[in-house]
Amino acid sequence: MANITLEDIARQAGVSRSTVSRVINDQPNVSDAARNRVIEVVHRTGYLPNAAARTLASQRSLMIGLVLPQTVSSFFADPYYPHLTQGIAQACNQKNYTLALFLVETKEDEEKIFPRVSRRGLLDGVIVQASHHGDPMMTKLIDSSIPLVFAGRPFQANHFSFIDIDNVSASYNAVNHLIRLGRKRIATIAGPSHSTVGIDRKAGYVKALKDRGLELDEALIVEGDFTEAGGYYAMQHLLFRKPDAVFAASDIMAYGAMRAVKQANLHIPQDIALIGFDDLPLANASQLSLTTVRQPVIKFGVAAVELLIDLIENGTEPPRRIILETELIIRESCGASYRGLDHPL
Amino acid sequence: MANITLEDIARQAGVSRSTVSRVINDQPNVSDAARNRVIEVVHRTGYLPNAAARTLASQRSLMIGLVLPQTVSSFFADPYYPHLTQGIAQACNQKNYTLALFLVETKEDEEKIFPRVSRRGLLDGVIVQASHHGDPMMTKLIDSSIPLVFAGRPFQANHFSFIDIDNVSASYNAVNHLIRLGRKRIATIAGPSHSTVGIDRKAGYVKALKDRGLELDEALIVEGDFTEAGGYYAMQHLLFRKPDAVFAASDIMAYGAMRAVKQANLHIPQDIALIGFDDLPLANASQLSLTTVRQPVIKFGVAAVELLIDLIENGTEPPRRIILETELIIRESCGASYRGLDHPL
DNA sequence: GTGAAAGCGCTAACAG
DNA sequence: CTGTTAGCGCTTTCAC
Repeated sequence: MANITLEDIARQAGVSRSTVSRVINDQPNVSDAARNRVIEVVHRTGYLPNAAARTLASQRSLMIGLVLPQTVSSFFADPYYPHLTQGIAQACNQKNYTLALFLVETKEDEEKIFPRVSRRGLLDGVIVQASHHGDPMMTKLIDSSIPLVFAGRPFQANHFSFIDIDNVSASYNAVNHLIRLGRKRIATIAGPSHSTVGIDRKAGYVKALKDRGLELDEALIVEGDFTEAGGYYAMQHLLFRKPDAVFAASDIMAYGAMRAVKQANLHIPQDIALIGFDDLPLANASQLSLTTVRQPVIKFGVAAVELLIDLIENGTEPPRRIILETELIIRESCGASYRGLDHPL
Repeated sequence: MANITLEDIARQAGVSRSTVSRVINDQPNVSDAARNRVIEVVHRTGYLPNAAARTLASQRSLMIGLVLPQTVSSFFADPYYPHLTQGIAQACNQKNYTLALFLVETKEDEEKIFPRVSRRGLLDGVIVQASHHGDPMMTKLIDSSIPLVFAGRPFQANHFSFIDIDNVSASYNAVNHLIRLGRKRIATIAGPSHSTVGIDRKAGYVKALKDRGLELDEALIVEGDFTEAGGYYAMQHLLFRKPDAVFAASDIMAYGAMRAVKQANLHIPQDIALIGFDDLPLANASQLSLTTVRQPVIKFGVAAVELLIDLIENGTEPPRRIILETELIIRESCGASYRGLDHPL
């Protein structure tokens, strides 16, 4: 069972290699008789084509890579990346692609990984998590001219294909919701300013305040790092500024903020309304249900794969982009009381 | 830069293909002069060997698969699998292997994945998360005779190589700790009884009670499913039995239990001592620090890869197994007061 | 509708 | 130390 080849199948079925090849690749121009004989032998022998030989001959590996750069690999505590990975893995299955996973944690990793992340490295294309500006991994990948899709808007987005959610308007809606609920001193725990997510979510916050005529107080903006602890410390700082609402750029940071608020003996949503971002199932369920922006992570992963396959099959020019919709999920932490299915406002 | 071949390098360096091959594979029997000339050309051209051709010629892909079967893919809410994956990815990098990730969620996935998870599928070996008895994916993999390492003891462990932690003695120690603290009615929220983890952790619990002469009350054993909600409901049931301590087979379930205890207006550890299992960083930090069994997940992943590579290089017979040590991490939830570095008992 | 033949780009004897 | 020679197992023209 180990080393049956096309040749063997051909001989047993009394046809040529070419015919067998046509059959296993579902190509036309094979008589039903021949096709059936081949299929029979294939089933009987349990024949599986050798992937390496196929790749070499066809110049297609049906394999794509997912690269999670340095800055994010530690984020495995955040449920975002596992979910993204799951969506991508799902889509790969469906499309009959194999997924190669690359977690870049150190510079040495980067060097070791790069040779394998290029067309010569057996991949037809790569999905890269957008990371900070000037990430050398990115630069190399871009230079390698392998079909590339960024997960999240990269810097210099013009030149590249990417998929993203509309972070600005998502944040805008969240903050706007707080404003409509009558909150006046709305703070934000932003994401890192070296990431486009951080920048965009903050931009939505700023825009909402401006549009609604609220003063923008820089002291109400604190940068977090997408960790629980980051959210906690950010909130501790914010407490001095007496905000009556907080928009956190991730649920994890929102939970950190919640902890700080409780510790200060204040109440959510009475004293401080809170909205997060992500709406991913957390392992550790919370006491208080969090109003948050739901982003479609799984769909995101699926779309990334589909976009990449499009680039692989139809060329990478012009760059394409896909923006997915988000949804504000209203629960308890924002203080919008609602009953049943009624929308609160 | 796209399609340089060995041939091109050879020509430019004025040597034969074989010599270039020797150089890029770090083999001996090349004069320094020739070697340097080749290296120079390789660098100048940015040449990278074609992986498919290499695989085909050498019958080694330097690629391994990680298969997470049906039963676990939904567990992505539990930090265990992401961490395991991270450990495995890390080790792959270090060993210059590429990691292919297969998440099996449906039966269709299974069928689509299998052809790619076999030697013919481009993999040198596979790490499979041990799942329930009779999982068809397992059976197929075993039959395919590809080098295989189980992550976690599989059923019928005799025939296979696997890596595991000593779940029985880990649980034994945890429960024993509760006994030494004077607890009398010690309950357990066990893992699923169709998994070896579930079975082993329960066995350790039972053994500790027996060894210490405590009565085994079946009513104090409730089966959970490794989710927070599962732990919560299990604890709700247990509360009727008035336990004074609970050993949960995972931290997530312990947190669920904690929620149920709080809701019943009881206190941890005063009314009920609690010990969990895993000690993985949770995204959502808890209020109360949890005494738990620390398992070395990253090391586990690394060891799995090393074991697999051993099987690939040296044959799979006889089956090998590696058992990793765990450590009881004493914090607040078990009620063992301790100061500084002193061990509480 | 089918087969022969020429690669895909590399490794690995083997001979020198 | 080096080059020549066969493949690895498949895809893909190109004739027939």
